[in-house]
Amino acid sequence: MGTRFIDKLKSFGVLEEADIAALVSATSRGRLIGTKVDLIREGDRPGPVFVMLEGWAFRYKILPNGARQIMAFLMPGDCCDLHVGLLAEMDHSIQTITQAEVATIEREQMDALMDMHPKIARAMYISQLVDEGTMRAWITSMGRRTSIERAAHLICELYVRAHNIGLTSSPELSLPLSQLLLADALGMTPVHLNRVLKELKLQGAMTLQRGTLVVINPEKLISIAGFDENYLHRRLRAN
Amino acid sequence: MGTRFIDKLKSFGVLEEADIAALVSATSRGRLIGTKVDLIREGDRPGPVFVMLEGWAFRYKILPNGARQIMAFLMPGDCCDLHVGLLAEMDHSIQTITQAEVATIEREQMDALMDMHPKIARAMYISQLVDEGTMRAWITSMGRRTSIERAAHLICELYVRAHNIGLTSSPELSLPLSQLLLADALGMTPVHLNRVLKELKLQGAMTLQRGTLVVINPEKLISIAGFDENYLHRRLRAN
DNA sequence: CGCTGGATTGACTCGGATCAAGTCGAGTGG
DNA sequence: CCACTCGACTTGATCCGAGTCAATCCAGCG
Repeated sequence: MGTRFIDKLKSFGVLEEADIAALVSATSRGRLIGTKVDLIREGDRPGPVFVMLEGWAFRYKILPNGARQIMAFLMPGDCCDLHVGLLAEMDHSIQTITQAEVATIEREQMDALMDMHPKIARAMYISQLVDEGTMRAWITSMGRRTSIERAAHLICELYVRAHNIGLTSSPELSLPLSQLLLADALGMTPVHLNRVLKELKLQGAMTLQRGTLVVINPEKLISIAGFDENYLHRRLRAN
Repeated sequence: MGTRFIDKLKSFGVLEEADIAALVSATSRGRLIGTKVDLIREGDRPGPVFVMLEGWAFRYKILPNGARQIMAFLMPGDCCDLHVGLLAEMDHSIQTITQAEVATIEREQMDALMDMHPKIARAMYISQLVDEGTMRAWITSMGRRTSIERAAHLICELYVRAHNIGLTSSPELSLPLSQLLLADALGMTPVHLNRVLKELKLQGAMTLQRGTLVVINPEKLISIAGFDENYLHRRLRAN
């Protein structure tokens, strides 16, 4: 049952009974959505906030020449921009990767939730800051890392995020991402990504086969990537 | 006098007298800061929110290998993340490019401002959404545009943003960005950026010399870039 | 006047794209 | 149970965009 969103928020700050009850009631009824369906498309008028209860999705844009760039992966517990409802139109699209269960929270409901539950608001703001930090990390990767470093970095990120929400506690992780998706996220061709993955396996860092990732040598993977998880902001602020 | 921040917020929604008065008092005393000084560094504990009243700055990260990646340019009127104060440490640094005048708003003051002035809060949220959209556009550029397209796209963005805040109303714009800075923002080497700028001039799209940009043929520049300004969200939502 | 930091140019190299064949595995239907 | 198909993954050969290295060039300025 989709309690991942609440668990994630709890990891950003203590929530009271009442907060949790409010969250439960706001996210209890999730819609079931199929594979590869757009939750919302670039140009659409934004509606409610989406919360991924189960399943994976990604944010993307299509360029005039048809190329696709993925800007973020959403996993269970992730939610989309808090205040999108203020915008006249979406500047990107969001599509499911797997079957998914997604809750929607209307703007008024969201506002009420945050007004009446400052601890929820706080946790949501931190979550948003993490998403922003993640985008900055992606820009850095795309601009200044080689393809193998970039791939290793993304794998590190996905593994750590998945680990943080309890998707895995072993070196193994079920990653429902095709090489095409990964390539479109990393700004390279599927052909080249394939070779990069081969190289990562050859170096004994990790393997990715038929949807399951195995981190064989974490230190190696981290050092190839130059990965520093500071941008995921797990350390909490004291005051 | 630094009214650019307020002007920018006004462009995101009507503000009342009282809102404006509150903003004026919050941002009236700006500190003067020299060239190339870090406002805050990666790893620092975040303090108040920075508001650029005058001058330019940029967000950046330094990789283990010493490479620098710039993730955003801040121009007059821009402000840094609303809720950074919630984080334990910064995941990137911010440095001035020119002499700058920057106001600082303490967290409590910020919270009070947003609580008591919903219209300010709303405008700030939209502003934040624009910043996020901009990061997504940068990721897209880095991943899927060639170097000349990417450079043209950045120039389009900077010109439009500057135009929006009234920094220029002619094809000319004073851009205090060295080729090194641009290269570090675009994820390429200064040498290659130089050649790209030469090519853009050759094609009659624009010139950039000694700190002044001249957009010679806007249509051409836009078409090279595949630029769509939707992500800057100037169209306001009706309700 | 000579220094200095950015900008410019040339020659060469190399990482990743492109193009073109395969191969593999999970269904599907005969 | 096996042939057929379809999508995803692999591999090889070749090409080109961008990086690297190394000289200048030039404007501003102490």
